[in-house]
Amino acid sequence: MSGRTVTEERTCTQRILRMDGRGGRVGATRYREIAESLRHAIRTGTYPLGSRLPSESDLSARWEVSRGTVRQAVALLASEGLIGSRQGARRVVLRQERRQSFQQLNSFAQWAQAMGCEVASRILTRTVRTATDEEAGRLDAEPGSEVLYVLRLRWLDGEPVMVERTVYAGWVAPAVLELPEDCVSIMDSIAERADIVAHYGEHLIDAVAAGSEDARLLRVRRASPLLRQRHLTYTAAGRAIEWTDDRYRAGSVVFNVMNSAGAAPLERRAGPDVRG
Amino acid sequence: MSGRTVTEERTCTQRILRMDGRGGRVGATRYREIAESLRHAIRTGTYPLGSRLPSESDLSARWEVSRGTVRQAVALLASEGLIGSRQGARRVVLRQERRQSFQQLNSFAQWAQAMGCEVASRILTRTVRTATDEEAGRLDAEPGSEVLYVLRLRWLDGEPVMVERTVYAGWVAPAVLELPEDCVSIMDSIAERADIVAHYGEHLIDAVAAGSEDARLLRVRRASPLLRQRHLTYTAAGRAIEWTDDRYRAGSVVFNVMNSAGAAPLERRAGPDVRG
DNA sequence: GGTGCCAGCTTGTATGAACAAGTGGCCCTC
DNA sequence: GAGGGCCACTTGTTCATACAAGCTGGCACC
Repeated sequence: MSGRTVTEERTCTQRILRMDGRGGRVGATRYREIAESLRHAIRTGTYPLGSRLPSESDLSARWEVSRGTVRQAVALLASEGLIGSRQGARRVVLRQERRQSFQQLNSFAQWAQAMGCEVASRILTRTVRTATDEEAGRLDAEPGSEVLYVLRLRWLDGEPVMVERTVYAGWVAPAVLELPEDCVSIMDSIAERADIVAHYGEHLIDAVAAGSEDARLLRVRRASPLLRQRHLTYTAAGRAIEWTDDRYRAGSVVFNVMNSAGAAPLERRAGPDVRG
Repeated sequence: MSGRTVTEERTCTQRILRMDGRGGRVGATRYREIAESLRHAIRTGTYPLGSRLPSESDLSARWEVSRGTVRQAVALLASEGLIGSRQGARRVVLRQERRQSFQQLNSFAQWAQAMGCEVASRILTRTVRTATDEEAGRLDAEPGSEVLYVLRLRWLDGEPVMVERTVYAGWVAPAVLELPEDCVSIMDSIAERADIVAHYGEHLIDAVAAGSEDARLLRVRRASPLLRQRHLTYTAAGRAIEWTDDRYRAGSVVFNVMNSAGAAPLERRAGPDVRG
């Protein structure tokens, strides 16, 4: 709750955004209401897997909205991978479960809590240093500018499952430095305290062999397989917040992507071993 | 071919559509044209990274289309992760490169060729057998029905980089069985010959240790890390085509996903070691 | 000179209309 | 009975309009 009048509206929006991450509702518009209702109907089996949704005209009559609004609602569900559509044929139910929100994907803690797991975190190292060239490039910062490096270990139900090595941009560092060592969700905390909210993310996923530090922390053998997720997080204005290297113990986490001929969010890239 | 004067202009648009359809590209509609033009402008630096796109009214004036059509175009770019948007502020360029198409993601061969790599494939095993319970579940088939199991090895620039174990649904098997051992792209071939076209996909990505067969084929040590991509492919009608387990040698391939608070296509799931 | 506020710009939501194009089932024919 | 053609239904594309909501920069006031 900021005291400044200017940013009051903004603060309000951010509050709603944060609520969304927690599992609450975002601003209720007509098409979102319809989407939520359809989501519920799909999840509870009113429209079973593989069945066909009512036509757009049916839905627009039932909800007393225009066809355009119905189309926005179903487009939302399609983007979530719940339904598929092709011209001429009624829409088909492809999945029943709702996909995780952006916030849940960006926040390990939120994801774990939503699953009902007991989650713990500990910051092992926290140092301010000059950025390497790669880090500066990723964070879109001046070469040689200062960044905050954080090494963190994460547990699920008492088991160490993930090592996190994050480089925070200089302008974020003060907010992160004042957090306690066992802070469960850094992203949540800096959103609340400093109004630094993640809005976009880019993820690079591959497999690596555990280094000696990884092995010691995760209690696995050296060179055993780890799933690596490097990600870059941006604010709504497109400013880079952090560049992270997360390594999961094999078997603990699976990433899931759904795509279609219409929308292909996943991309395969050549690694260092293959020259493009 | 309508003779009505009223619809003349629109008919013209549609004619363009059909011509482009024959040309190999998917339907060129007005909003797709605009999107492609913007994509090009972004890629070539007319709108540099971080810069702001012209407003919707600018674009609609420039292209002589309604604002709704412009919105469809920019929505397409946003879904590709190229641009971000927030209410009240102009759209921002987030990336310059174009994302791979769905076809390229589903077809290893298409992807490799687009990268300019020399790609080779060899089918090592091809057997018809009854589906396991898991396979039947994934393919949405009767338990105990027949499926086609294919083991394939893939090379990039002469190096073995991927082992592929695919289970094709019974109705697809005949089309796959008649293909040669060194067929480069099975999906392309069955699309052409039997009109079996992939339209949706679901991907599960994690890391595993190389088994002895994996190790022998990929020429790596046993238990060395591999990036595993399991995916399920569907037709436009939602019928399952195949269920695949691809294992890439570490370092050869990286998966990339971009998401935002608006669209979160990527999802993290608990693996077998964590109970949800 | 700095802070606060507002006006104008820009994106988001919603309506209603029209035509194009693909799907699927019915019916008729051979 | 099999095949083809026709037609009603459904989704895709496009237009024009209106108002709501959020952002930005400049102006006025202190």
